[in-house]
Amino acid sequence: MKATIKSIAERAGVSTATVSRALANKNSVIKPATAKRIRQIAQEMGYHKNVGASQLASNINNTIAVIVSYNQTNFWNGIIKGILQRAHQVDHQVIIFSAGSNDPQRLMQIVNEALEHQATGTLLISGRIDPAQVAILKKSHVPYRLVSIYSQRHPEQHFISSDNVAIGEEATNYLLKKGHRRIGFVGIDHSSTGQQRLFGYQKAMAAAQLTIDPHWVCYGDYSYQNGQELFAQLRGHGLTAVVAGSDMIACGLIKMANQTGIKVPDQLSIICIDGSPICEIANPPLTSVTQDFFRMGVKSVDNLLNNERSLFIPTKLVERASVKQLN
Amino acid sequence: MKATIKSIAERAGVSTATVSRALANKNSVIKPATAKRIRQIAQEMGYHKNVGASQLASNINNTIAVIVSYNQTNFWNGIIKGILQRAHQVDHQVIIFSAGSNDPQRLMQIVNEALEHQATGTLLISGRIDPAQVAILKKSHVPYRLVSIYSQRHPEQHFISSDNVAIGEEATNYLLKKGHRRIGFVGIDHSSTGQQRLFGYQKAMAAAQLTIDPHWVCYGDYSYQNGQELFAQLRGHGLTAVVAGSDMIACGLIKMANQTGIKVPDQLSIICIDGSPICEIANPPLTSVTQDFFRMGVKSVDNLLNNERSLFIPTKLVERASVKQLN
DNA sequence: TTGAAAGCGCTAACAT
DNA sequence: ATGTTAGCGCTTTCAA
Repeated sequence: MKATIKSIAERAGVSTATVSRALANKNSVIKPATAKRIRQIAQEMGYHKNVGASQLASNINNTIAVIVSYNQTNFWNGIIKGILQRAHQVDHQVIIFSAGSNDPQRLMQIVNEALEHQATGTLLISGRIDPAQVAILKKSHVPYRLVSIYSQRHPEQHFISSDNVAIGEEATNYLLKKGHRRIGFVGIDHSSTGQQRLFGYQKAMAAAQLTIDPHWVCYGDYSYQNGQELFAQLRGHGLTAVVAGSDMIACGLIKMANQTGIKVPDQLSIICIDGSPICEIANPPLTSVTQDFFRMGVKSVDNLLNNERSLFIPTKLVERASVKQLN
Repeated sequence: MKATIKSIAERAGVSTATVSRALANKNSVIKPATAKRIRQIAQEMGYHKNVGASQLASNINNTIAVIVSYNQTNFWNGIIKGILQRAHQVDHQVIIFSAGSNDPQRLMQIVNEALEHQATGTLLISGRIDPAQVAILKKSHVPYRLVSIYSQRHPEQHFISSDNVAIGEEATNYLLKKGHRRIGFVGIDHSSTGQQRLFGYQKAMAAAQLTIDPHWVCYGDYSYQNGQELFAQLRGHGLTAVVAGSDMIACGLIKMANQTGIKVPDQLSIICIDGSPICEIANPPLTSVTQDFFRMGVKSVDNLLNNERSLFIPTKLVERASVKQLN
């Protein structure tokens, strides 16, 4: 038999109410001696509160549900760390639900599961926005935030995201400042995130009065494998530099460049978006426009619990040896 | 007001029992028409079952609690994927609790939180074994398994792990077969995992009748940063090859080797343990003794739910360009 | 095929 | 300082 408040009460010769009070540390009310005795017994019996029952009775819930829909990159890793830290600070629990793939049906199911746990609020971390899932969250009457997702096509008030237009722009401008003119943009996908980054690139190029050859833009899926494949498509267009849609894409490009005898950064400069520790390991190390994922996690929690307004997390540029100064 | 079974019942003009049956898809009992109507209403009202209440009433729980205590490496990523897949197959939910650091106190708290959710069983994924946490799990009367942890010093019946002795042995033997004699062992820590790997190395060396110079073994913490630091300690001992305790350690070594003008694998061959996709990206790509983490995840679920006995997951060797054939 | 009612483990008035 | 009691949302007998 699993230990319950009732079994403890019997053993201790008190009422369940007293046990409840003792275990909730309501020290102002209860006699220290009994409280101690009861806690001792609970300990011995291997008791663990049934949160379900507890919530049911008190209508209080300090849990935040986090839903992760992950794909090739691990960007959410830093976000989770930020969430955990802040949640802990404000005395909330975190339950993570992981969808493990991009199957929309499965994700939908996970969203439902998360909602069933009656959390105070829900954070959805994903690469792409899915209106159907958002609709469910909206309907649930539970506060929620979309983390790392922002779309102009599906305007959504409740997001904490990086400004992907600014990211694309910043990366491109960095290369422009280094004197590059023929700049490619490689490996983004067709999601809102990808499109916004692309738009930033276009914006920066336009501002520099440069025309973009359609061949300079290659779509992909942010993965390492894909980076290798895309390398071939870049050749023969006279590019001196590229913005890689992710660190993994950049690693794929570097690998093929090494293999083909093309020197990075001398013959081809690379800057990447979403720089993780991998940028440091790459050879040469990758310059990147990085998002402060930890801060994004922290802010997500604040935002959710205090019902603050949506915001963009600023990005930061980390310079490493992968870009060459021209002229 | 959040939608409940009661509010739905009122709207539908039926009893709560009927609603419960309709939403539980007890189609054998209920009239299809009413069932459909009720589900429709629930949908409209944005209803989500309260799992807490549901479990309380039915005493049925299909949830597996997974506790992740992570540090430098991301080895648990593959494990989680395996767990998710299998759990889904056998119709169980997964809740992930993440401890985010190695703070034992915090981890203890997380273990308790997980237990409070009254899951069918608990999986603890960690790098090092902590007897206190295990004691809590033991006492909880809830089935549990230690994933990726096995210790001879703290013998524990309920584990699913790689055989770390075999891993160290296999890595070392590979280098021996390639003709190396002066082989280092770098970057493992003092946990049971590290010690077992070290023991495997010693075993293989002894079997080859080779004496190990104490300088050949360098302790560390599996991290990239640490790999860089340890490189200096390896120099001047005439090593032709090393076993790196993790992929991150190996990357750190390679980085410093590149920087120092030492050629890998010609002047120093490297094989690493725990090979992740990073091995592929490294330059040169890393040969590794890899654990099948996905399978470990799958097996953990089976093991837990069917109360099977503990087991070691076999390892596999992935050959890449980082080891040179000598003689 | 549906409803009435009891009860899961816990908390929070209210009473003592 | 402690006990009594009602009830949270749901499932499940038992009865109709």
